[in-house]
Amino acid sequence: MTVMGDDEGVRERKRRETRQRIVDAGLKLFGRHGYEATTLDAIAAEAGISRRTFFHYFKSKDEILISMQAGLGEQLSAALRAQPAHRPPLDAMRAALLALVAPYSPESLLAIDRLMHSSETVQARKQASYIRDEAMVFAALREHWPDEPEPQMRLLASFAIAAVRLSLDTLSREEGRRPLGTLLEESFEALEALARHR
Amino acid sequence: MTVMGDDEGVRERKRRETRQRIVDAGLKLFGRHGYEATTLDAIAAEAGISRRTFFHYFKSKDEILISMQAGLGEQLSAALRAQPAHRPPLDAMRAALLALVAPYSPESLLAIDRLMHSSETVQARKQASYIRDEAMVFAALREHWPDEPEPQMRLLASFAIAAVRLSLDTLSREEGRRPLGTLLEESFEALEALARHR
DNA sequence: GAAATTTATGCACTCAGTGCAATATATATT
DNA sequence: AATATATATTGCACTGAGTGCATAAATTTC
Repeated sequence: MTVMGDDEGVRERKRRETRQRIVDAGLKLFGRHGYEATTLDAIAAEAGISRRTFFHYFKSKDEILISMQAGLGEQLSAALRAQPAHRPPLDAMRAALLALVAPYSPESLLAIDRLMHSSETVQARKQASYIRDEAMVFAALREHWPDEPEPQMRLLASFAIAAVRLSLDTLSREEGRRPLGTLLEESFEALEALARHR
Repeated sequence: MTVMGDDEGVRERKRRETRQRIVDAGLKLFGRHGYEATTLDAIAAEAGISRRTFFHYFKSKDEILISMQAGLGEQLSAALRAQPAHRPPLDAMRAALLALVAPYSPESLLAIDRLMHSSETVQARKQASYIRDEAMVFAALREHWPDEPEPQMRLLASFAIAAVRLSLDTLSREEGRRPLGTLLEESFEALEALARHR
């Protein structure tokens, strides 16, 4: 007998839970022994699944970490679409980024950042995923501001992702002294100054 | 008896030649069967060395391709240092990039670009190497223009690499219709327009 | 409750990459 | 020219990531 319409079947719930157990196991072991030294066997054991099953949830070991920062593209695109279309895209981007970033705590961002730096392949994959984010943001820009010239929108998308990347870098370099929002603002000011200063 | 001071010993010459044979073998086989389907055994055989020896020349399979685009950071840094220090950095960057890019033919750039797209790992490594280039360019900027604010120089380095990346993308998308120099100019104009337009 | 789908697992396999020890080749020394 | 030393090449055995396939277990559908 089904008691309440939770609209999520047992299958979906279990799948979500297992996925989470894998992520937890991965983060725990990566944190303890480092990324490279942690084998998939160990992660599978810790998560209570077989090694083979791991690959039904993630295509590769690094995906565990990449999944942590996945969603930047989608989220930023969504935040952009929430902006009024009559605003200049650069201003809209600034607002969207600030809104997006507000909920994150520096500590959690720093912790993830540290793990990302522990392996070359992870580092590489992270950059690649930024490129995907960039493409997604570009698509959103084109859709929302179809009259703006394409090269400018490509550059804006690229700048937005670079701003996030540089701000996270600086956050990490400064060990969280200044909040991410401030660092993002700094990037926008740098952009204006750079273009004006000639 | 040594006949002429070629200043390159047999050892160095052989090493250079072997490295080149590996690259040639790799490109040939990647082009024929694709990146993933080409094993290191096949490359080693084609280059006339043992599989183990391959790893004395490259850390990994993807390095063969990455080595193709390596040097962007160094070259751009050098081109920057050749610019007069009283010029505004953005103008200097534009000149440096245009000078740097002039000698390359669209065909060779397109061919390499196609190979880079054939594998996810290669793609990822390529992006990672862009990040290293960016860091190198930033260092050169700071050295040459120590009085400019740091965030602006970080952003400029990031913009320069993004401009190269976007221009190569467009070159590939347009199948070489417009030369790389033109596309780079377009990026610089987009930057100005983007920052002004508010 | 039976049939159809989806998920979990074991097994055998390929291939990238590493450590180590032995051999071959190039350079330096006398 | 012979020898010592440094560097390059190779084979071998190993670890670990990732895939294909076939089978068993669980979930959903009817």
